[in-house]
Amino acid sequence: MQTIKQYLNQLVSQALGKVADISAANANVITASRPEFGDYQANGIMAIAKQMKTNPRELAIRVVAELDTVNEPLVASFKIAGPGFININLNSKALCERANLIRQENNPLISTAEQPSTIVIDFSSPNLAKEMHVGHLRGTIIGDCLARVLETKGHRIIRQNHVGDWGTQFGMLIAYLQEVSADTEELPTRLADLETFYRAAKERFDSDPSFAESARQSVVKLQSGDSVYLDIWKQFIEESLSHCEAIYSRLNVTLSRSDLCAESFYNKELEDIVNKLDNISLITVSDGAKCVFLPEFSGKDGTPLPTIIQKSDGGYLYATTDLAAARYRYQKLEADRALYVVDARQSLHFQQVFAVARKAEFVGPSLSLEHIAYGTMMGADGKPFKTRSGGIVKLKELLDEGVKRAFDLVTEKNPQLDETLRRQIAERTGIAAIKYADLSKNRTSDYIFEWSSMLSFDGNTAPYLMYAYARIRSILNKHEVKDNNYSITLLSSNEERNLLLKILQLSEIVDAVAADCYPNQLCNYLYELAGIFMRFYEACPILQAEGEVKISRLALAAFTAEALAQGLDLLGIEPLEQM
RNA sequence: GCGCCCGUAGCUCAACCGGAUAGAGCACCGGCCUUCUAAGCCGGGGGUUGGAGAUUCGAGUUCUCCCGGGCGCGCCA
Repeated sequence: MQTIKQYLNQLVSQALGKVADISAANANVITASRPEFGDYQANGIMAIAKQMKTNPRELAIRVVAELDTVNEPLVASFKIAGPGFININLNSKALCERANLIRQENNPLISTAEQPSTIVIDFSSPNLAKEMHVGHLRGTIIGDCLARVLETKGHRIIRQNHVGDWGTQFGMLIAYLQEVSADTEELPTRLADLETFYRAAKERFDSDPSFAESARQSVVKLQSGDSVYLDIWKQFIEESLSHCEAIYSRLNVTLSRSDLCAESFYNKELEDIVNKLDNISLITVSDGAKCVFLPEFSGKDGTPLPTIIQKSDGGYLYATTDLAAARYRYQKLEADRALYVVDARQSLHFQQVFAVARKAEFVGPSLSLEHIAYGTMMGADGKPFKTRSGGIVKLKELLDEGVKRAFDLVTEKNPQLDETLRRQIAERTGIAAIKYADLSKNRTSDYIFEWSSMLSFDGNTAPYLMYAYARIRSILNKHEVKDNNYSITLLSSNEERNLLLKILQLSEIVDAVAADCYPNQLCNYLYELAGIFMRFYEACPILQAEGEVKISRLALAAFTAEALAQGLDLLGIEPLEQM
């Protein structure tokens, strides 16, 4: 089923195209910017009038005249306003019919794409040498949200967790592991606090030249495939992965073992990547390193910017790996889109990798390569984030703190609930609040890490949305009737009508997120939806109402719960029946 | 030096891709629980969208310059 916006845009665009005799006329229909303008508005008339060098109001009059020749049941009126806007009011009865069609005929609230495609999403991708910290939160949950959204749209989603499991630091860690304990049985204990382990190893590396030397030798042995070293490495990776999985599970993130595609997966491809680039004369050796110089990456003074593909000592770099990964997405995974949910600081790197990949035809034009960049985490002082001691905050610590605060709150609000239930509620709401605090911000801007805003439960937060859901469930549970038997038939108040229209717009927002990959749009929508529900809840008694009004309101409440649950699910947040 | 991103209310952020009177939350002030969960609802104050130009019916959004902040840029990932 088309969304209302799609439908109206098509309708008005066709009329506009007919009247203006322009084939690609876009009426640019959006939801009305103010309630007094109606439900939707067409903004495109003025742009076309300018193109035609004609009066926009006159053009609008002709478009509306054209629209009025069609008896369109969904639309109550088209009205011209201002310099040439067309304000659109919808027919309330038609809205009810549309809603009941979705509820009772098992049509999805979120429409699926006409053309399913294969989309690879690279996200989370922690470095397995260290423990996950708060900086990993964004990429992990934004990627997860996008995967859920695109999957719901009916696309084939291939999640790729491109974890860092290779390189010099693993030599250091293995050397340190051997030094402190020859017995690998102790590994889990040793690595219980991965971060501390890493720091200790780093300290040894920096302060003791002989240790640094043995670390370097470990790398060589590891890379040459020495079975003893490889074995330790594997155990190390395994242990570190189980740390990550514990976090994913708590965060309700849809990443599993089968989504793993570590850096080392591409090791055997790297030599070939360099050879292919060499064969087409893209490689220039500069100071002993193999580089690709592309004209689009030269500075204004003409000095070209290299993409280093192979170090002078023969080692490969992450550009090499990313080229192999891009080729894999195109050739093996046959993707139409490849999304890389990665920190914005790597945007130059991705521009270069994408350009080289295209130049070398590692990927064809059918694959869209997209860096889904997100902002850097800052401290409260606006400078790059560090704790007072100069360290980092572990992701686990943040989650624990969120759950603890949620437990205190639920205990204060609902002391009569038994403790097990309060613990469950706290786990859900605490973690949801943290995720939502991050997802609800525009991903491209840098963001401030603050305990207080991260762990807030008031206002525009996940608990607010979950609370709206719990209120509805509470009503529906009291009534004990199968929801879908009821129809939405009366929109006797503005609150009811606003709520219904908003629910029907979920699909429009999901389309926007699927196209542009901004989860905060979905958060904004859900916050507005919950807010409109709260107003409905205050203004319109449900269980106390009678007859058809009661039935219709119950159905509307059930429909709201459905929209909220689906929206929250796309954010990776599970609502509660009670809180 | 070159390049990318950002600057919106005291604080944290929106603003559907150039649209109509720039909106929320937090904080602050005032009202609403014998009626479906007060993690809520209603009301109030608070803005030269960093500054100056330009483009046009119309600019927070596009362009130029300036100021301020962040981040990248040859052998880490």
